[in-house]
Amino acid sequence: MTTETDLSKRYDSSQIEDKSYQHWLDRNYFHSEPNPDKKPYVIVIPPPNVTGILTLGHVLNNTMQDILIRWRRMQGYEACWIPGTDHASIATETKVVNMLRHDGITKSAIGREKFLEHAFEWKEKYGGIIIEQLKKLGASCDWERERFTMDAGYSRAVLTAFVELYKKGYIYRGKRLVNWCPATKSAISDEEVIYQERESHLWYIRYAIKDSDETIVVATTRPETMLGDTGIAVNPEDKRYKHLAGKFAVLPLVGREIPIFADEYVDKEFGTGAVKVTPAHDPNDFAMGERHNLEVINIFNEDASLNGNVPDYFEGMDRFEAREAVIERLKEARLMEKIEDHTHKVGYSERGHVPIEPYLSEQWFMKMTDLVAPALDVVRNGQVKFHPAHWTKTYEHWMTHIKDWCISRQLWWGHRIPVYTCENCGEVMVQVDAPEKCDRCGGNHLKQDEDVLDTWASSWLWPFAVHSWPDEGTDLNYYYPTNDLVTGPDIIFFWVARMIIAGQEFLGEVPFKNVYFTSIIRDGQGRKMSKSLGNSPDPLDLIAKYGADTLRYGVMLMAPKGQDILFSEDRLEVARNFMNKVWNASRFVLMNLDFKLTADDLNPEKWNNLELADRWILHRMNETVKKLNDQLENFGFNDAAWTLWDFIWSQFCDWYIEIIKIRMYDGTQEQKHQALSVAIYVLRNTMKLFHPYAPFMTEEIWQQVKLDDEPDLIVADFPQFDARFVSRDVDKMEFIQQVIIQVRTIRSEMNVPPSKEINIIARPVDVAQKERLEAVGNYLKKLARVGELILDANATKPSGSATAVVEKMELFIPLEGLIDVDKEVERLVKEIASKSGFVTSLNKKLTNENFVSRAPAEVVEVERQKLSQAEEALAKLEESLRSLRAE
RNA sequence: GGGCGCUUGGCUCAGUUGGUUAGAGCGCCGCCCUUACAAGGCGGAGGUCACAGGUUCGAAUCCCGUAGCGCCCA
Repeated sequence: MTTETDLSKRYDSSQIEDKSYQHWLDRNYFHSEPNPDKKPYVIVIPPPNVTGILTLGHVLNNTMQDILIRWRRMQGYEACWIPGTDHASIATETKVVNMLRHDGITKSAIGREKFLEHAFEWKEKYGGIIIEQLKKLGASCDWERERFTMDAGYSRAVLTAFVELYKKGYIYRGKRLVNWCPATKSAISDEEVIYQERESHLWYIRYAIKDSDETIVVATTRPETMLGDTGIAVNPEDKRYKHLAGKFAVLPLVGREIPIFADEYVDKEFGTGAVKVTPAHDPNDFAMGERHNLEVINIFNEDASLNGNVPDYFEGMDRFEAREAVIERLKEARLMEKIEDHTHKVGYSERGHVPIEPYLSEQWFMKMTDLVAPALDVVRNGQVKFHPAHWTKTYEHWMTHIKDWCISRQLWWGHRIPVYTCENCGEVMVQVDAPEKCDRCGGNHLKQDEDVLDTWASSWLWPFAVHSWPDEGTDLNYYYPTNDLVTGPDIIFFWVARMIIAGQEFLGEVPFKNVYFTSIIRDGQGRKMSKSLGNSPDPLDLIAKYGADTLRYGVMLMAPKGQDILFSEDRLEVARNFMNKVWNASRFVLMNLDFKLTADDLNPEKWNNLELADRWILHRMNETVKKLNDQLENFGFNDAAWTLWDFIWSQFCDWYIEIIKIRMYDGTQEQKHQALSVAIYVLRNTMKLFHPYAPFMTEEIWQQVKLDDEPDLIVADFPQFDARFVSRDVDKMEFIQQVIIQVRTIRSEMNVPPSKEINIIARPVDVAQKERLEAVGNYLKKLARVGELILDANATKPSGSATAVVEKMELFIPLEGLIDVDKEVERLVKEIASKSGFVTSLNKKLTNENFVSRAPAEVVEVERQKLSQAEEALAKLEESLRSLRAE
């Protein structure tokens, strides 16, 4: 008899998800408070840009974090996942500038304060959409702890860090060549430069030598910068040019006399072996300029148009326009020797999307060499572990080649640098709160530095600035250091390394113990996802179509460790099918549940009617519990996803549920009750195990299988390995499974229709085997559609039978009239061929003196057993074949 | 130029410290609408583990080299 259930035939996520999420919120399950009786488990979210919207990358990353946090929460930790957003200076400022442009407003027209008003207004209105989207995904963040990197408290932490480092002498101001983004008119850090291969040219330009008829040809990828040349360099070993060192060349189009000198840096093989030197616009040239005291002539304005330091003709031109003009003029003057095709890497501004310009300007820098040392140690000695571990090398390489960090940005949206200069006496004051008057002269004309800090100079404090730091506090003490960080390897330098540095510097403690680096998510053909390709599906559409659980589990199924993920909707359907399978398995159990579940039903101590399949499934479940916990400990999200798949689908559904149908339909009330108790027990644990991956569906099912006084699944106990369930009977179950599979194979290959029952004659080799099969003969009957099962050690093979051998036991399937003898012969021949191949390989091994004497005894013994069994099976199959041919 | 990673059936990937005539999912072929699920069930075919050496009783697994692909840094 089936009973009423609330479960529909197909799993429909739309009915469930928002309801469950709201329920969890209402019960405040996501919120954490320091609890001295519990161990904290803490994750800080990599704060997405406040301007951002959810991408599949976020889905990947945040699903992993949610899996960890839900798993640990169920394990009894005081789990706290701290969410928030990042103000993202350049990205946000660009958006706001564009928005204002639509209204005909420019930054400069309204000034700093007004602009910031607009920016905050924009942030309040549109910022943080991604936070709402994360809720759709099921993220169980502690939303009460949501932080924004420009919150008052957070800002205070950022400025405090600046002041501390300044006072220790780590921060200085300097006029240096920086990576300049002409689009945003700001400096950017080395890490924000993206190198891209471009097909361009190598231009060969002829320069005259002063007081001589000789000329020298230089090769360059940037002809327009010749207007700022202040020297020509050759390699000291280069015989072609040795005599020219010390002479002067005359700069074409400009007329400036510039020295020719020798420097090791020059590559004799590249171009002509002579290079033009433009110290103001190339880092290598800048270095050479310092070595040889060259003049530094900046020829660009902030927007990379040409300034007054070039001949009038070029002034005001854009740099690309200037390139064409310079080439044109050089050609006219017959000084363009030749033009070759040349492919090279060009640095682009990550945000401005234009080629960066090495540009001389006054900026704030952070000295890194000393700060890095402790941060390098903690990774080397394992206080911070990277997963996969190979990222450690990338980290070490960067940390040991680190350069000073340019932390100032010529922007308004961000943390304004807390440096104040007295306009009377020039005194410089660096402090968190704006000084009212000059410390030295008492004057009140103070001017704050115009620049803001690089965004990463705020987010590097994230793991502790989300709390009260720099003040002490219960939260800070309890929740710091965090446990695990899940992030992309693309920000290992930007963020991960710097957080470790900051943790060491400001708290003397690591910010997290483990860092799991996710993979890059690509489309089904392995292409990077991009807006222009249109190959990046909107996760919210996917959630609407498949449900958040499917998306979460699907992405985990396709996320191999350390390799790129190829995402496609086809592959999501695989997960969707699995969800449906789980749903229907639960439905089956619930449909048959015709009694009110009690605690006794779920108490293994009270079970006294277990049969083989029950012991087997409990054993398998127990193994799964152990395996899954181990895999999650090691960040094996993909492995664990497949572990769940294998247990639920291949063990529980394919075997256990099929077997208990015997008791459901033909058993006594007591047998049925027992089978259902075990089934529910396993189902309940399965829901627990699967909950971190598929929180919504599992909670929904849980509500129907939990006892009245039990908590919701999200806070239920996560299963642990239970020694009571270890069973030595597992091999007995495997034996019957083998028999069933053999019979099914024969049925299928002999074209016996699934509806037709067949009879089986088995010849057990001993009493134990006979009893084993006898005990579960009904499994065979049910799962292989067997009518009569005859167990007789002395049975003879009826004519017209198909044969199989399982663990030396012969099985005869009389198919008189049905059997196609030729087909069975063919089948046996194939079976014999493969079996004898196996025997041969085992023989080869065991007749090898070296193997027998050198391999461990137990390995040899296992091989011997395999051989004896295989040989016997082979003999029986051969005998069958002979008799079949004789018929 | 330096560093890191990858190469296993048509496709996407597993394969822990070397010990199975190499596993999974998708796809493919055959049979089946069997009262949880056709988004399903049962069965099957399909791989000399990129190539060439070496270590070993034994290599997809360890070492050296080659080729191809990808990423990062200069």
